[in-house]
Amino acid sequence: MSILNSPMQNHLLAALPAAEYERLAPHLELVTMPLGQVLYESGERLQQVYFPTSSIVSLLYVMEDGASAEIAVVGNEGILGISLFMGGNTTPSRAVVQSEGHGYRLQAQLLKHEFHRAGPMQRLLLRYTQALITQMSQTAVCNRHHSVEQQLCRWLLWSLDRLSSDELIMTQELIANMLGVRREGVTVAAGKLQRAGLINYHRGHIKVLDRPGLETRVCECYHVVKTEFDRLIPDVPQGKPVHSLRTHGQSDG
Amino acid sequence: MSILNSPMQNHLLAALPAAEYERLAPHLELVTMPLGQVLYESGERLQQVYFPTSSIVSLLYVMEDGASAEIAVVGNEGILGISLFMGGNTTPSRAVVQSEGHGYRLQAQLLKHEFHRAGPMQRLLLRYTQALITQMSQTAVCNRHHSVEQQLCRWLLWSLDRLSSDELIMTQELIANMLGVRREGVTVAAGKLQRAGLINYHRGHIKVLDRPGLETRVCECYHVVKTEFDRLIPDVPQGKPVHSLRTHGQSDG
DNA sequence: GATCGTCGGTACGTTAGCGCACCAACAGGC
DNA sequence: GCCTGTTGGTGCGCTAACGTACCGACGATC
Repeated sequence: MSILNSPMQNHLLAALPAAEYERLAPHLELVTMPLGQVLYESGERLQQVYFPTSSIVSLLYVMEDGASAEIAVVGNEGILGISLFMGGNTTPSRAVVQSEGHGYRLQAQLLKHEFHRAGPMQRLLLRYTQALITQMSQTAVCNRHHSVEQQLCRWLLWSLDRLSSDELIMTQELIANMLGVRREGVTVAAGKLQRAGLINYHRGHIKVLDRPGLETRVCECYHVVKTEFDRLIPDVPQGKPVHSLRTHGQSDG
Repeated sequence: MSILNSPMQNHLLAALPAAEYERLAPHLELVTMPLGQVLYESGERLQQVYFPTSSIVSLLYVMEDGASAEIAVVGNEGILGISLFMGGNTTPSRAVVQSEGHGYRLQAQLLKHEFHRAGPMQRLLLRYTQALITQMSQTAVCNRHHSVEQQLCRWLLWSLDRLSSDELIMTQELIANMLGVRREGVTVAAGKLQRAGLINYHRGHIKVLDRPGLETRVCECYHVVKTEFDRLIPDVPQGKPVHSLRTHGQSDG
């Protein structure tokens, strides 16, 4: 499934019109992103941006006492390094590879330049950023009001949506770090889901057996964010010489 | 204190170069914003944007069961309606006036047009949006890890930073809605602060007696966000011919 | 096969916050 | 004055999640 790598596996890149895509393509560098890799550290000035294809990256805030909390998740639907074009150049959060895979790297200056052409790429990046904002907001809401079990469901579904497989490679310890809860809390919640036949957990391998079942247990936060991503990010190329996909169209103002 | 109203009391407008400011000024409409007013509803397409001057507005998410949680706060440092230039036109959150006062309203089309000139206004709005993102992220972190008392301190300080007074008009019930906790929880936390001599609470009037004291009790979340706002948003006009308002400061921070 | 480190499961006391109920203090209107 | 609605203070039982501790199961390695 990842034998054939292409920048088009990233939805943002895939959504670019041909002219923009051709301009960037020569500069996109395929990189492998191993589990745990820190793409950038809190406060660090960005040199590159990343377009994940088969990997998933978490944005984490790490507190003074070492505790952490996930702020957002970025996979093949998005880009890492929005502070570059937003103008701040750094953020107080850390980006860590949560599910290993591949992605494409682009030099910061090139992205900035493309952004300032104020064309389709700018429009796309801003819409993506708005979707990301919704994800962050909803994370705040979920952290306030929902149980660990519901949050685990949400987290599993968000991850699943960004993978082509139904299996996650992820220890409970790591999930606990992402959610900002105890490892034991994850064990208990995952145990419930397992006994309910929704997932199968075994030493760092989670296999999702019943996705609809997860969706009935998850809180509204998952759906709110998913709906907003679907609304804001086109999942069909915007008129590029279509490879094999369906119709195109799908633009909006 | 609000006898003399001027768009310059809003930091974003104040930071605009003269040319941009002059272009917008004729279209800025002074409005009073009473407590509880809903500037826009979840999913509603925006017709105007607002630049608060003496008012404070909360972005809230309201859940299906009616419970709510504050996502971010916007005062004289910012603007309401970022989804307009981000491209989504709507958001899943609601904007409610949390502290009554004034602000300036601008027709959506005019802001959009100014944004697409890709000049100083665009740069300013994007930087502000990044600051807002930090606020949302940190809200998520705070909701996860910190006690009601710490969150109350953060909330008081965030509000205080956006007012020129040391007194807030705000019932415990409303604060509870913002923080997404029980009213009694706020009562207990506020009671502690009051017994410690930091604030004085009386039927919807909170007077802050010892701001430094609050700052020692607040969690790091407050400081992270404040630092990021200070970094990203200029609080000094960028070389505009200063009008006539007293000193051109008045804006305070 | 024995060893060791990683990963996950379980138990137990503690605590923060919830839901509920109730009441006191106060403000405003009559 | 009196009544009524609003606001804030308190108590109590309950639950979710925490911190801590411990242990078993598995995988890799020697």
